[in-house]
This record gives sequence, C-alpha cells and structure tokens, in this order.
Amino acid sequence: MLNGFGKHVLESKSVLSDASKEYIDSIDMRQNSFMEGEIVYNAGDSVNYVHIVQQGWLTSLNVLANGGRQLLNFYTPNDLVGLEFLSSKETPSTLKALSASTLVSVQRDDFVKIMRESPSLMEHFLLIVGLQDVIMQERICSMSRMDAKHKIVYFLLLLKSKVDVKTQEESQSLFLPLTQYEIADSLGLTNVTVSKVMSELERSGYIQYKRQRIEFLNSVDLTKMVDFKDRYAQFSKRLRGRDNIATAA
Amino acid sequence: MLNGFGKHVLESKSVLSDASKEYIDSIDMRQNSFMEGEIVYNAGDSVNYVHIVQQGWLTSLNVLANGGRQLLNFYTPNDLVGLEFLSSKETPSTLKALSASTLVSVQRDDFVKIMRESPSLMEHFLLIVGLQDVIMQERICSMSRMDAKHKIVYFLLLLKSKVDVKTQEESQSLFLPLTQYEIADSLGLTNVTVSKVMSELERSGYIQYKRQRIEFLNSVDLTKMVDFKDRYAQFSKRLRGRDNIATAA
DNA sequence: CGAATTCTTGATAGCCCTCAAGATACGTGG
DNA sequence: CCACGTATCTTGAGGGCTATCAAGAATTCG
Repeated sequence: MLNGFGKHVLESKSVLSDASKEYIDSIDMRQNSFMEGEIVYNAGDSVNYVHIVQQGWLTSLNVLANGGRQLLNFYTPNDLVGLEFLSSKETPSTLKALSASTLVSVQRDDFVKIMRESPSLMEHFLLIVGLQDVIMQERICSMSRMDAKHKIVYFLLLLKSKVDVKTQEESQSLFLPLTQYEIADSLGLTNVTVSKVMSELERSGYIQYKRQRIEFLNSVDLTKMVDFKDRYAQFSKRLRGRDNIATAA
Repeated sequence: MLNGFGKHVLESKSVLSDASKEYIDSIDMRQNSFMEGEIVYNAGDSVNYVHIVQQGWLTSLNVLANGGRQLLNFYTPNDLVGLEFLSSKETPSTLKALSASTLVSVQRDDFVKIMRESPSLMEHFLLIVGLQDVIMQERICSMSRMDAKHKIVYFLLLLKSKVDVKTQEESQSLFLPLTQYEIADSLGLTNVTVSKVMSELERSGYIQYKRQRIEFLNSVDLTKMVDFKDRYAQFSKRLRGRDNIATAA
C-alpha cells in the first residue's frame, strides 16, 4: 500500500531525515485531498492519523463556548500535523483547509512504530514539538498584554518567519490566504479592528496590504516594535548545525 | 559525581521510568536550592541544564517590552524544566522560584545522552512536551475570548488539575502560592481585576478564597462555565494505560 | 451582470485598565 | 507579646480601547 509521493515526503529531509527505510515500505499511507473550507477532522475525533501536508494551507482551530473561533496553528507544505497529541485519545482541535490541500495520512500506530525504530527521528520530533510549545508561549505573551496593533504586527511577522524558513529565503512579500475574519479569530479581535489596524499600518508606511498579499516595507522597525524573536529561523539554523555535527561524527 | 537524591528522582517513575541505569551513574547532577523570589536563569541565558524540581513551586515568565510580566508555566515537584527548549541556544523565558525550592540540574548534553540511550524515555518526553503544547493552545483560547471572570476560573481549574494529577487525588482545597499580582500576570489582567473577580466568585458561592488557599465549593459548575477540559487527567490516565500494555508485552 | 462574500468607516457601549486611598495581613525587631 | 514597616488586598471613580451594530463600498465568482 505504498504511496510513492507519500514515501517521498516521509523520506524528505524535513520530516524523516534518516528513518529506517525498510519500515517505510511497509507503512500504509493515504493521500487525501481537501477542498477550501473542508474539515479534515473535528475536535474530539479519535486520534487515528498523523498528517503530512503536501499542498495547501490548513489551520487548527477551536470553536468556543460563546460561538467564537480561535485559530491556533497554520500548516503549510511539509508540516506535520498531530505530533503534539500523539498521546491523546481525542484531537484537541479541529483541522480545516484554508485552501485546496493535499495530505498524506499515516496511521498513528504506524507512525509511532517508525519513530521507535529511529531514535534520531524521534529526537527530531521532540525538538519540533518543543519549538511549537515555545512559539505558543510567546503567542500567549503577545495575546495577553499587547494592544490590537501590536498583536497584528506580531502575528504577521510570525507568519512571515514561518514562510521564510520554508522557502529558505527572506521575502518582503507574503502570500496570506486569510480573510480579516480569520486574522481576527487568530488574535481574539474582530474583523472590524483588523481592518482599522491594517489601514493604519498602511498609512504609517509599514506595510502595503491587499487581500491575500502583504508587502513589508519596513520589517526591521516592525520587529523592534513588538520585540519579535524569530524562533523559526533560530531553530532552522541550529538544526542545520546539528546535522553537520552528525555528519562529521 | 553521583548525587543520591538526584539519582532517585531520575529513576522515579514520573521521570525516567526505564532509562538504562548504568548511564545514570556516570551523569553529573547537581542539587541546587533557591530562595523565594530567586531567579534560576534569565531569558536569553545559554541553555546548559535541564532541571528536575524536587521541592517548591517555580514559574517561567517573560518580561515584556512595556515592563509588564507574563507568567507562562508553573512547576511543582517532579516536573521537568527545559524539555521544550532543548534545541535552543538561549532560554526563551526566565525561571523564578515562587517559594523556597530545590532543583536537580542535569547538563543538557548528558540529558540528551541519557535520552538517546532510552527510546522509551525519549518517547515519554515527546508526549510530555506535546501535552504542554496542547495546554498552551487551550490557554490561548482562554486568553483571547474570555472575559476576566472566565479567564480566572479557567486558570484556577488548570492549576487544580495539575496539582490533583500530582497528588493522585481530587482535592477541593488548593494551596496556591501566588499573589493576586501573579495571577494577574498569568492572565494579562491587573491585580485590581483579580481582586474584584475573586470577591464576586466568593459572593456567588463558587469558591472560598484566602491568601494562598482556595476552596472549590462547586467545581462542577465552574468546569461547565468555562468548558474546561482536564488534559492533565486524560494524559495521566492514558499513560497508565500505556504502561500496562508495555508491561504485558 | 448579479449575488455573495469581504472589507471599510462611523457611532455607541461595555469591559477592564489606571489611579488612588484606605484596609488587612505579614514579618521583623524590640 | 507588641509596634512598626512593608507587602498585599479591597473598593471606588474615571477614561481608553475594542466590541458591537450598522450601512455602504469593493471584490470575487458563477
């Protein structure tokens, strides 16, 4: 039941740098496609799969008691979805496709089996989840004390950072498949406030904003404004250093 | 350089359930004590150690650009500190003792070495960090959309849950070595608001509150009020299930 | 070209912060 | 055991930020 593309993704450096290859061949991997807006799983579903993003943008989110939504994480190609709740019976959040997406899904038990066969792979996963945790902690800092403007700047820089690490280059132009409602739902704001802040950031000359695209005109000052720490870049840099050491050894 | 107490902690079920014991003997572990209010490390310090809490309460926190503080995590005996930034060069947050505390500190490289020798230990750590991540995500939900009253109820239930799992029993009385300033700094509120909400919760008959101690008079309704999910208890239950399976196999 | 979605802009209201003053609890030294 | 200073908590008044509501504009898509 080997899926060629899935195998390729699992073998790719970003995910399974050195898993025992013979185990991969015995794994049941399914490739699934989802339309824009489609739900991959709902909060409370059984945890049966770990997913690898091939194409598209997805988000994890929670529907709150008051009817509001909280967007939690964004997933782009090569991201792993589900590492943080491997131990859970039920998924803690919903996964929704923001754009047309393709996922490779690996059964949880198979995934754990692969992981156990490759300690260095498991260590890699530990570091990834650790990074996610640190980023969540820093998001809490930004959510709790910043005003709307600073929250939004922080959010945009975090997304930019994530995309930049993926593309291995720093781009001042960011594709952003999010409506203002969705940005608002990421930050505990309303779409009205997002609109007003975006306009203000444009007037101030920091960004240029059109639907689905943001140009950063002064990312240096924006970074200072919110004291943004680029954990994705630090992690990526550090990981490359580790790989070199491992290769040398 | 073996420290008997440290060895005991590392061997205890909660941390190193089955690490290769011969490695533990070669590890340099130091036991350090900290006074109330003392800083263990500051944000930005090099990551040199992983710490195991023996006694006391500690908190990780960030000092924000505007001078405010954000308390992030609380650590109680047998907790591990530092798992989530094993891959980082610098600590992302400050660690401060809330009460007189004792820590066993293991050098990061030694800790990683132990971990690599015991995949099941590493898997355990992966699950722990995953749990932390999930809890952080849910804290974001509570921070972004809840009003002050609901934030505080959520916060108290989360602390209660953590303590209950540690003590393996559900207690309606919670020792809480936090001032109202510190609760406020955990939630992005002010001490004034915390005071007012606490009084209101008392008037409504939900809790009885005195400095450093809270009695829950109706934790069922409080849990419903904020739709609280007890991830600590779920994790603990699930882990015991896994252990049984592992033993049977 | 028309309908639906998304975004903009303004007016109003509510929650929580800020500021302030007093009350209570705690620790220390006599 | 008491007195005093400090830290913590309580309570009230006023103001700012963002939610809510609403109406219209712009964009997208069939």
